[in-house]
Amino acid sequence: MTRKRIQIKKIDNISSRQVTFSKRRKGLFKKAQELSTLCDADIALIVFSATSKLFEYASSSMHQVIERRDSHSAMNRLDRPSIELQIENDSNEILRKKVEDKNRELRQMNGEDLQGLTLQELHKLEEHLKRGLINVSKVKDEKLMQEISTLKRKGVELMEENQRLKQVVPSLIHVHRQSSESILSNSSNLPEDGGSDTSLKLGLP
Amino acid sequence: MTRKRIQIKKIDNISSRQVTFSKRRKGLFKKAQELSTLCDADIALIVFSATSKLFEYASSSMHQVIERRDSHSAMNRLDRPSIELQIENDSNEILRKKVEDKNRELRQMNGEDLQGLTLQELHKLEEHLKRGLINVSKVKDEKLMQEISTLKRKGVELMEENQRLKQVVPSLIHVHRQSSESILSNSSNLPEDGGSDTSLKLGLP
DNA sequence: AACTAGTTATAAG
DNA sequence: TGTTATAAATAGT
Repeated sequence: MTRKRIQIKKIDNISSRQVTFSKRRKGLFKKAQELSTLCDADIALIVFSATSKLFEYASSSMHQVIERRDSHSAMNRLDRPSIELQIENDSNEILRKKVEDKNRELRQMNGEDLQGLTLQELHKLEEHLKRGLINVSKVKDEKLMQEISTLKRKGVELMEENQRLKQVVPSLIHVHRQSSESILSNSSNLPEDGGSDTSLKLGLP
Repeated sequence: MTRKRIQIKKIDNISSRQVTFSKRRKGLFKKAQELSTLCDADIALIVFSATSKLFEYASSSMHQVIERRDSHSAMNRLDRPSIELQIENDSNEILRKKVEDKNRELRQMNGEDLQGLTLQELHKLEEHLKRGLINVSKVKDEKLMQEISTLKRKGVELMEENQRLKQVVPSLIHVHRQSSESILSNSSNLPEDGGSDTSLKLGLP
């Protein structure tokens, strides 16, 4: 679109593809927001880069637009279901409502969609989240400690194996010295290690 | 953007708003598809006109992009509600499974049923709960403060009314003293109060 | 990241 | 809807 007209096909050069992605993405989001403002449109825009990074814009809320789209396309499907299917649909209806209820519950646990709740309900929700958080943290910490033990144990095992290998290798070097002197040089592969005090250091003490 | 620069604010004139909507929508969709092609991006664009007409574009499939976004947004591994998809998938079987999934998610947010999760998943869940808790606490506190203000205001109003009544009552007592002396005894219902310094005391200042 | 030449989008009619 | 003068986005540097 400048200096030269370009073909609309995948840009081969990776770095210029990234530059173009940045520039055009910015332009696209700007245009989306302008359209929304100028024409009172409700817009959602989701962009994943080739590297799977997510960028998104929604004039109201992403959730709302997607829901609205869902119900919109749901409308178009309401062409005369046969009576037999009606029954199945009804039960679908109930299930769908169930799913929707649970989604609402999940959103509320996420701190969204809280306007309708009373003070008491909010308090209960808060307590509920605290309990959940405590429980999850507990299990996570247990798992973390377990993981650390496992890693330490593996570390020890590896070190022991190292020791054994170090005892074996010198004789191999001796055997092969004439034919392949450089392959197993002590300085590159086997640092001098007294083997006494090395221990695996991990993130948590 | 031509003939004259325009302000980005809602266009008042309905018909020119419609014209602009058509043109810019077309432009927006073109840009979206170009970005997708040039940079190998995965894009979904949903537009509702002010008149609730739906326009949409997806480089792959709408379903796929939305799902991908859902799983991308931290921890919300399970679908944001998608009524349309539920209809697409249709069978009760799938809906039932969805309900079961969401139940599991709710249980996990409650700190139950965590054995199957990896350390990383536990960590994400923990962060998710923290965010939710913070959000909920914030909304609850706002509501709490609002409630307190309301109560304080009402308290003041009641006290003012009290003052007014106290001024009126003595004369009534005088009028009725002969017939019903005990009903309005000052000691039981109207403590001697200079009316100067009483104020409603509440938990928070 | 900033610039600029030349392209594209679009406001007004 | 189609046209056109101008604003805005952008490819290449």
